[in-house]
Amino acid sequence: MMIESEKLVVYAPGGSIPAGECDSAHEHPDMQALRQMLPPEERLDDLAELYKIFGDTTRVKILYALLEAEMCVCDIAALLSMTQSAISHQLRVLKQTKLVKSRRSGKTVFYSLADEHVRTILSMGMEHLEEN
Amino acid sequence: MMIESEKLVVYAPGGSIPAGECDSAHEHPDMQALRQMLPPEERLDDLAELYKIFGDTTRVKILYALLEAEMCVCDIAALLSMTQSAISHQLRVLKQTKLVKSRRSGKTVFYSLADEHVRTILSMGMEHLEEN
DNA sequence: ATAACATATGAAAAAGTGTTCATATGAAAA
DNA sequence: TTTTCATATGAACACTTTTTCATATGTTAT
Repeated sequence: MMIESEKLVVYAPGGSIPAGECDSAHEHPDMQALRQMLPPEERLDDLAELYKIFGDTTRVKILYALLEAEMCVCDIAALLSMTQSAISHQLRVLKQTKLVKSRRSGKTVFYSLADEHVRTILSMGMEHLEEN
Repeated sequence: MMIESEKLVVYAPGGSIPAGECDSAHEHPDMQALRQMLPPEERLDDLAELYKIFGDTTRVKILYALLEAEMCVCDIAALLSMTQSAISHQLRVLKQTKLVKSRRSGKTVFYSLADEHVRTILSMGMEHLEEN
């Protein structure tokens, strides 16, 4: 039976992270090294948040429409056969995440893509789909 | 007052789509043309589904780990300090969507990226974050 | 001012997603 | 064969997200 002291591991000075591999017999990657190669957790969270925005049909449709032309809210709603309110809510999300921008002209508000990066990201995804 | 017949529109043969723009006074994009430029709805749904997969912290972390090395389930669980079950569930999602593949060696199952496309998609996202 | 209209927004309903827990499966070792 | 271990999976629960509905805001025309 294993005694308690055998479980102890001397950590790096400053108090660091346990090796954290499972105790299976096979070869494990160097966990310590691996942890250092990974981007910081917060960065990965941000990345997931970004993709989450693209991960909704309504938003993807809006973005694709805006690839072609600047449009007002009611035109987008008509195009997608959805309510003005639903579209407006999603446009707010897209604006908050800096994927679209808006300009007001009288009563109407026109939306357009904030930058060309959106096009690239959408294309990447489409390419992946086509190669499958 | 507008009479009923004025509302009628002659649609293309086969029964097609209403112009569907809002009745605001400003210029509208050519809705008919726009609809034809957009990818079919099903394709956009698939695209959103793909991004949805990347839109979760756990899955993004798993993918980033697998960029560096093939790993077994328990190592990933240890690396992310999550339960084996949670990781296994997510690996199933990633496998179903063809983003990772697995090979069995005795009791352990090793997971790795299905193709290099994953790397590209993740990089695109990261680039966008950095430029903001 | 008041009416008309495009858009925005809060709250609740409706739908969907991720983790946990308990347990099943599959493979090797005893 | 029985035990042990790594992984998989179904169901329940907690948590998010999206849409709807009612209504507010902001702008123009009357």
